Amino acid sequence: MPERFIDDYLLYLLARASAQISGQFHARLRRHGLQVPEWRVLASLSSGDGLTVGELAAIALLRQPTMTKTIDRMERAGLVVRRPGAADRRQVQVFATPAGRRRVRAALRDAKAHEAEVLSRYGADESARLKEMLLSLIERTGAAEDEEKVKAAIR
Amino acid sequence: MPERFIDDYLLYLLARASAQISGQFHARLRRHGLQVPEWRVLASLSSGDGLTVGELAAIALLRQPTMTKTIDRMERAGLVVRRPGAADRRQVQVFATPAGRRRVRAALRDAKAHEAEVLSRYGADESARLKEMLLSLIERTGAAEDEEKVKAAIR
DNA sequence: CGAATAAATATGAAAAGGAATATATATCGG
DNA sequence: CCGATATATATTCCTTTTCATATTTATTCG
Repeated sequence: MPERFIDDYLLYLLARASAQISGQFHARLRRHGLQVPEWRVLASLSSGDGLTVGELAAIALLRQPTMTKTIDRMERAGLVVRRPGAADRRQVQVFATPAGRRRVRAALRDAKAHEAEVLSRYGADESARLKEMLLSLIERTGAAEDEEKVKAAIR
Repeated sequence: MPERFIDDYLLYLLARASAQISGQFHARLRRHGLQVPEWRVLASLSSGDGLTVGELAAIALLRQPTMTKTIDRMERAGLVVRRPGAADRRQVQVFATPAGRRRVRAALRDAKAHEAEVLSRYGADESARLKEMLLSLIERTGAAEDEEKVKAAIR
């Protein structure tokens, strides 16, 4: 077969790398009894408790209504609690419960081990450069996204 | 805030870069009246008609049953047709209709333009290195995935 | 201050996705 | 060649996600 368009298409390479590597880890997550959005919420809260629903949605790459429902499930499961926003009462802050922190601890270790496995095939500086390029992509295209919003708003 | 775990976590950087950049393009796709899986199917078929349902699922990073439903929708919309597999009659081959090819043509141009935009901030060799690293990630971790399957099979 | 506008979260209906399994066809070992 | 096993796709049922919008609280401007 001649080279397919998608095989040299940046967006596809990104999607494929992400889907493939994340897929491996997600299999491990299930052993910890966590869904992907739940894992992202707890991992985020482990570096800073009391994030709002909106912030969590942005971090976990989900829409806000989806995050609301994820929090619903997690609250029912006793992994997090909601509290009205301290400064702004429209906001809802989310806190991990002791059970939630316990649940995520092993998953965090597993995540680090898995990442180390993936990166073991690369040198330290090569690994660092890979991450730098990804960060740079995120930052530079994030700005472009705002420009799009501005353009859209002008219309 | 201290550095969050996820901000230096390879899987998250990949997921975020992919979600963010793809999100931009997906907004454009909607103007072409295409959903993401539909776009992937038509883009794949544009480089090689007659792929099977299973092949399309693997390429589009979807499960097979999801692809079956995607093809259902696309067939109803007149974008593709199914034909029984030539060699193996269990298979179903998918072909783009003239309408499907017409629909994807502009999207392909758009995809290339968007990719050029994203990569315009990088030099040619830097762009090439980014793609190489992603490809290498895909290839090396693909092998690991098979190992997992083998391990799982042994149990 | 108060009405208008904006922002954060929640809700409801509809669409999409996934796991498990059914069905049809191929392949393999005897 | 035949039965057992494997593979490709479809189907069913259930969960998750999304879109549009409602609700509540903030902010802005007269």
